[in-house]
Amino acid sequence: MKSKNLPPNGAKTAAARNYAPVTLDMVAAAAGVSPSTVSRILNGTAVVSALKKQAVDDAIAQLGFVPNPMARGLAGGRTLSIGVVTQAIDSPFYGVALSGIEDALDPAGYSPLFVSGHWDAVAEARCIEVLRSRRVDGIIVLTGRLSDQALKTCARALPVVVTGRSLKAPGLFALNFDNYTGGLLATQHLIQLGHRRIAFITGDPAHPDANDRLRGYRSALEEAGIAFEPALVVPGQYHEVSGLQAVDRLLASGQKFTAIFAANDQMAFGAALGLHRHSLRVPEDVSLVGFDDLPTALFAVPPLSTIRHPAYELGRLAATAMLQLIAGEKPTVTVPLPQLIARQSSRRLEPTAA
Amino acid sequence: MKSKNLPPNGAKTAAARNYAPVTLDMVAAAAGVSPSTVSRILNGTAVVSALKKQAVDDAIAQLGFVPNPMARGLAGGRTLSIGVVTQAIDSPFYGVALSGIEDALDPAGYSPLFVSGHWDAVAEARCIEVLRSRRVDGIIVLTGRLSDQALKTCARALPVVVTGRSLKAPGLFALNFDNYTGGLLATQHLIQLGHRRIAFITGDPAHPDANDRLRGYRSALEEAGIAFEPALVVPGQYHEVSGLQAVDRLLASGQKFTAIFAANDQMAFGAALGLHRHSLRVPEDVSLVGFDDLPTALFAVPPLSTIRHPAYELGRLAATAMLQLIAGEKPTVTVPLPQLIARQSSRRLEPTAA
DNA sequence: ATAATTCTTGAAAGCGCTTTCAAGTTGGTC
DNA sequence: GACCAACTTGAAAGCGCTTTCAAGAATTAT
Repeated sequence: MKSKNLPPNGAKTAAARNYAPVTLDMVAAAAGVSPSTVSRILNGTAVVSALKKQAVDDAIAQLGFVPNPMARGLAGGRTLSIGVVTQAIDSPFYGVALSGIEDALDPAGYSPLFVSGHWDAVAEARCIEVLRSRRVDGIIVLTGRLSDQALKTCARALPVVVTGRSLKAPGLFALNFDNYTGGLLATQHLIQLGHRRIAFITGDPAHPDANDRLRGYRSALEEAGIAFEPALVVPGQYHEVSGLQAVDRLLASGQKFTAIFAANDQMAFGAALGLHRHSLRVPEDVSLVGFDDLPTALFAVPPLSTIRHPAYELGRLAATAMLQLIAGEKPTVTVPLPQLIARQSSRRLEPTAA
Repeated sequence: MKSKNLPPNGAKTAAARNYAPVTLDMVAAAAGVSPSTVSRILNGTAVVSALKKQAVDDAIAQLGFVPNPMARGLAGGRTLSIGVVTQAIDSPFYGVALSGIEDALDPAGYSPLFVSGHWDAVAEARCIEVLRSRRVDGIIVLTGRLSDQALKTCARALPVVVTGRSLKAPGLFALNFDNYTGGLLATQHLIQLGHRRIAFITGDPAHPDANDRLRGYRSALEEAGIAFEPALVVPGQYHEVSGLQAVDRLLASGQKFTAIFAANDQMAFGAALGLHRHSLRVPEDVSLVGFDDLPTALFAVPPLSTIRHPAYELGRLAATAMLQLIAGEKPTVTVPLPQLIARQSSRRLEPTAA
């Protein structure tokens, strides 16, 4: 697949549009040139005299011609659509990423085709099959449960961009966020505020990022000379209910803690509710830190301290990398670093409250 | 467009798949029949002897043949894809609806093509143009700002399903939720709890549903013999910040109120934060009711009382209606009724607190 | 048994575009 | 002024599938 100029799809006139019948051949006839010439102008695949180009452009504008992507796909092998495997299109985190993908793809004339894998490797494989059967020009996989091997195999057939992993393979570009540092920052933040007994609600252990965040948590403790206490680590699955349950479990265990770090915001919200139910106030009784900085974190009561995980930006970058891959270039994008966003859900530990 | 059996896309074997080269012609050759026959079996467009059908099915399974949708679209005019105009793919409300659409379309072999209009009529028109240029078989418009006229015009060319409006036109099906009753229920709920001074944060007045909710609010007041107080109605735009600002404005105005009804959950969340900032507790000082029942309403602190607006279901229904429209049938779906979900953000007014 | 119907099936013509191939131009060079 | 290189352009062959058309096979009627 070689790099080509994209068709000048951006230029749209307000001319009365009548999609049904106007074809490239009609444009050719109207402009007094051959269909080949029109195609060449459309795709920029060859030099055409300025005179004819003008005539064709005029004809296109006048007839309101819009190339048929089907025919294009059939003939040229390109579909100008990119498959995006997400886990749940309605996920607060991934939804934002999809938005970034859409925005980055649009100006290039590409359209995303979203499919949901529902956190299921089998479903994901099926998604990829669907996308390939639709002949997408490339596939972006947002995290997901698919094996690295499956992705590499897929990448042999068409460009693949994957987030949330670090792997290298031909035709494959991985975009990994530094979850370890994120976990580290969140925990350091709490430690700096004087907390020593910091509970951690893990993410779904099936996700590598969940484990990285846990590692960050442990490193921060170690760094500060605080002994790691396994009883303060409770399992979660990245959704609200599990955060709620984690708090119940934590409280039931009788372990003392003055702060909770949840491996994502959704669980932090659940945890906040759990604490509320037990009449524990955030941050007066317990400080709470999440991870992701969902749009809603800002409007939680109280606003949630969290680690900024720029989903929108990640989506944009993934799409940009895909475009570069398709163009035959080596992706040059770099992932933004995690960043602590301190809001009101965390605060300095009162000496008395210990 | 006549009704046809859909191809048996659901049946997928685990045979090693190699998309690139296997075509219908190869299947025909392998089965010892003509391409026409294979096509007929694929589409169920004609009776074929059981013997040949068997041979073809076997060949398909063995070769792992997947029809090329491009070629299909080109030749047959159908693309098996449905355009969906949403406002923001990352919206907490519409995201869920998209999920419903996806789930309803999938078993029928159709794929959704999502585009975001960003609450802008011009952008929406552009979206529709993009979708039509991609030759989708139908368009689902989730609310949106497009004029009814534009939709009707569009419906002349291909099936259209639109939510959040009531209009009738050939090839057009509208799916409207009863926002009026929703507003009524929410307000009645607060009145039943003893509240008399109930503030209302409106939605974006550009949306008909926002006005319907307001009408419901007014009706409930009237019904209860409570005078409508314009000063208690503050404008919002359906997003969190506007809810927050509305509370600020309300408080600044010096108006007394014991409850707030926000025209959607997102503004209710913003309002909750606003109240919190002013050290007003929900529900002890102010009762709060939202609208939509977003997934996160359940995990707000405190969990938000709201009106259930079944977005997922609406998405499913819209997609189902579209499928029926495409099949040439008259859509039979009916929209679920609004329902009050009382949680902890609203409570009986203490006589003393008045 | 033959004629009249009804079915099943294959050949072939596209759907609208891209792309190779070769012909026709233009310009430059010796 | 003849010859070759470099360009521009058009004709034509698909891409993989659907669908009409008509021929051949099977069935029924006479």
